[in-house]
Amino acid sequence: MPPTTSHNAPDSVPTRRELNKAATRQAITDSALGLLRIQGPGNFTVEDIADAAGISRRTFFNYFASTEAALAAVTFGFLDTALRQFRLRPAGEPILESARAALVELADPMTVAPMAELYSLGKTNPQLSRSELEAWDHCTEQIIDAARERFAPATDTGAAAVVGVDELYLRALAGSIISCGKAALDVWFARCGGDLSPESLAALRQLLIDSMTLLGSGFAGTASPSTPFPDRH
Amino acid sequence: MPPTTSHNAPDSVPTRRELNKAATRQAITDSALGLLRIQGPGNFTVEDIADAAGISRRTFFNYFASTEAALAAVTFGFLDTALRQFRLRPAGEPILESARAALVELADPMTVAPMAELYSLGKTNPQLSRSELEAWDHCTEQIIDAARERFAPATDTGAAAVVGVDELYLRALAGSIISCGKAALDVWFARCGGDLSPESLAALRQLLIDSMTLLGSGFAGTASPSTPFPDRH
DNA sequence: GTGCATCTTTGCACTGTGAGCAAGTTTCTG
DNA sequence: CAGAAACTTGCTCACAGTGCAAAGATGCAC
Repeated sequence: MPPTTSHNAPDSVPTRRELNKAATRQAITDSALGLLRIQGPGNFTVEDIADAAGISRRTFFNYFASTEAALAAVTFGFLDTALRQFRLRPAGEPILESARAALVELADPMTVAPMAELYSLGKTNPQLSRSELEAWDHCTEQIIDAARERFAPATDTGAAAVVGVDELYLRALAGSIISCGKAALDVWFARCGGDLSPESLAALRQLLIDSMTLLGSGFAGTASPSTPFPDRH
Repeated sequence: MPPTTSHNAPDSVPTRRELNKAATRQAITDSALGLLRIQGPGNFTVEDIADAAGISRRTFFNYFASTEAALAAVTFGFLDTALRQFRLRPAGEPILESARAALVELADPMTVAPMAELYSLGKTNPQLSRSELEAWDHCTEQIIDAARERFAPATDTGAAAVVGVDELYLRALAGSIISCGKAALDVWFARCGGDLSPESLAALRQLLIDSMTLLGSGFAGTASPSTPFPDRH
């Protein structure tokens, strides 16, 4: 195998083909998002996207299986960023702490903006929501993998890794982390409606931290003991 | 409101029309599941289902929007059972305890069998998985509602209920509960492959309990401190 | 039971999706 | 430059999903 690549090589030799593909891919998602903005969800076809992106309908399907898949790529990007952050954390750190740190990193405008837009636009469209769910689920699986690697670091055989550490622990924890992250986003959207001002993002960050704290405390103390939610400003 | 009914009245006067509709609906899901068994996922069309159910293609779409939706009805039924159990729990009880109790109730053959079958058959098919995800998400929303009612019991205005108790707490908790339940199911399938024997179901019950315990403890103590998973002799 | 209102099924037509295939075009490699 | 490999595109086809209007079933009142 080529030395520098893990699964694709955008680093060392961004060959022409790869650049073209990346550009096309980008053009597609951009066009899709643009149409979503202008026409609203469900009011445009694959052909419209293809035209806007300057490619044929058939080529669109070489990249994505559906309009929703094209749009979900945005969410995937968002969650991949989160995962990258997570994997960067020191291995000794408690998982919840790593998750907290990774999530907080996300609350910056560049990362959150496309996600936020898609989220609010997709609120009304069931097709879109389904793709979003899929993206989150995919992310959960990857967190499970990442967490599993922490506990079974250098297992060459891989046999032990399959059910080595308590699989229930891994899956339950990873799922809960994602759920709490999603909960924080939901509440944020409900309160701030995708506003990207610094104060709003600070609120998001706080919500993410709070949700991880709740998880870490086992949801002790019933809801809203005294502070319904922290007063910001 | 009528005394015996919650949202539709199948109890008191099961009129002919309702019976017919219910029968048709059942025939559709049965046929769909049958075809899924025989032909495998993705290898049959809506027309096939309609033929098997003795109705027209058009009528199928009067009941379900897609093959997946018809199959997801099974999962919906499963999760509705869970929700019903949850709502039956005393209001004073801690939510996690209610969830644990409700989930354990599910681990009986009649309830779990169709779900288990669909789960294993759907493992390979992305379309199906998406519908399943949707069903779980729907269930999460309903748990949130149910939990919210507990904390804001007799609010006539309903205004406070919208963001009354800490919405983050509710959503994070409900999402985590569902995630943990799903994790338990995942592990169970991985270990027992949908086996419905009493021992297997006992294992499922234990996994559900364990996952709720993990959640309640805030996932304290890293994975598999000494007991990878409790030995059930 | 007759008649009427209402709900349900069905056939038909039409747009859009998604994939296979084979011929073109671009990029890579020696 | 020549051949291989990858990518694009147009064509075609089966199938999904929906609107519409006619036909059938059911419920209700008289």
